[in-house]
Amino acid sequence: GRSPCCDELGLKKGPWTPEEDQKLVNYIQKHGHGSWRALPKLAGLNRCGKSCRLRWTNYLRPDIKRGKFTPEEEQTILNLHAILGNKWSAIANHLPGRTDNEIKNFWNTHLKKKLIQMGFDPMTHRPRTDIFSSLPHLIALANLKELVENNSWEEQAVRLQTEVAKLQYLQYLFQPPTNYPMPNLDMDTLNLLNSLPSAFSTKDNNNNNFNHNLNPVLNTANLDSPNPFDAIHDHLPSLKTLETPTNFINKDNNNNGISLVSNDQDQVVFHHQPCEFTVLSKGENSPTSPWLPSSPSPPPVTTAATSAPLIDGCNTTSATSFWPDHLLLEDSLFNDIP
DNA sequence: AACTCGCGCAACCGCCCGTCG
DNA sequence: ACGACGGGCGGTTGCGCGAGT
Repeated sequence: GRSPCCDELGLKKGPWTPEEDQKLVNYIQKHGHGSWRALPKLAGLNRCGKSCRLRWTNYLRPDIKRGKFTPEEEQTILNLHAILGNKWSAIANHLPGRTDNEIKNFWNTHLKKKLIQMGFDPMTHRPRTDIFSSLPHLIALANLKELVENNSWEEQAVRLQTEVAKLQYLQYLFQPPTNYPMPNLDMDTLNLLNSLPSAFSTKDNNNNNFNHNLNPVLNTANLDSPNPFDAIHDHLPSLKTLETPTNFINKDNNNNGISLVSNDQDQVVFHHQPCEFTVLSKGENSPTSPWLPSSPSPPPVTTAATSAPLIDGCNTTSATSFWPDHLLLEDSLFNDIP
């Protein structure tokens, strides 16, 4: 490869002095940066062009926002990272005043650790399989004596459910997306969603409404397929690409429900209120453009409330395979979680 | 007060890609 | 078609600082 430009003889490296900063700012304000390679000589700087460019774009640019990341910015980064991965410049496009370098540093020093501590794989944003897959086994070991004495597999199942719920609760604590526009649906999509037979249902808190924080989200009890997204697939041709289902669960903006965010190459579906979806599509002009709702806002979609098992289909052997897509939760599960 | 250690962040490194002659 | 160049990007480094001992 080409040798770095800063290896050229006599060019300064390392931290910038206030005097150098001033020279660079003065020059760019007067003349613009033009050719970065030519700039250092013209500005009277003993630096390579690349160093000047980085200093300007990451630090001296007047529109740079300084200070701590707000919770909203943090959430935006998390959600965009779930979709875009380490595309820092693409993520920075959605955070005015923040540089890709700053976001990258924030991710590496804060957010990545946060995810790891919560048991998530920072790259996939999914629970780490190494821990999660061993959970039933660990619980079984811990309770072996008791289980042998009481022959209580039901008890073990309940304990497992609680552990799963705790993990889900951690995920729930993991703050919601705030910068996505939602919800908007076209009537065709609505009609198709309405035609789904019991694919999505909920217990309601006040008999009629679907606005309880931790309502059950997906009820797969009446589905042949264990995967609710398969049901969508069958009934909603436009969402065929969602065979790889949910990779994220969030509270929604108003703490009204849980969002299932499904990642796809050109579509993202938010399932926030039960049976209420936002289908977001990439703009046609730019692969890094914001995700936009595909249509005007519809009335909310509701289905009849159903009661469901605490964790539908959960047992000690299938627990690892259905996380998190089929998880059903009841508030009572969280009563003893501090 | 002196020292160690860990963290955060600015800066650098090197690869990649588009453009141009 | 090809190579040099300029700029962009993601990954990594290392310095400075503050907390802890």
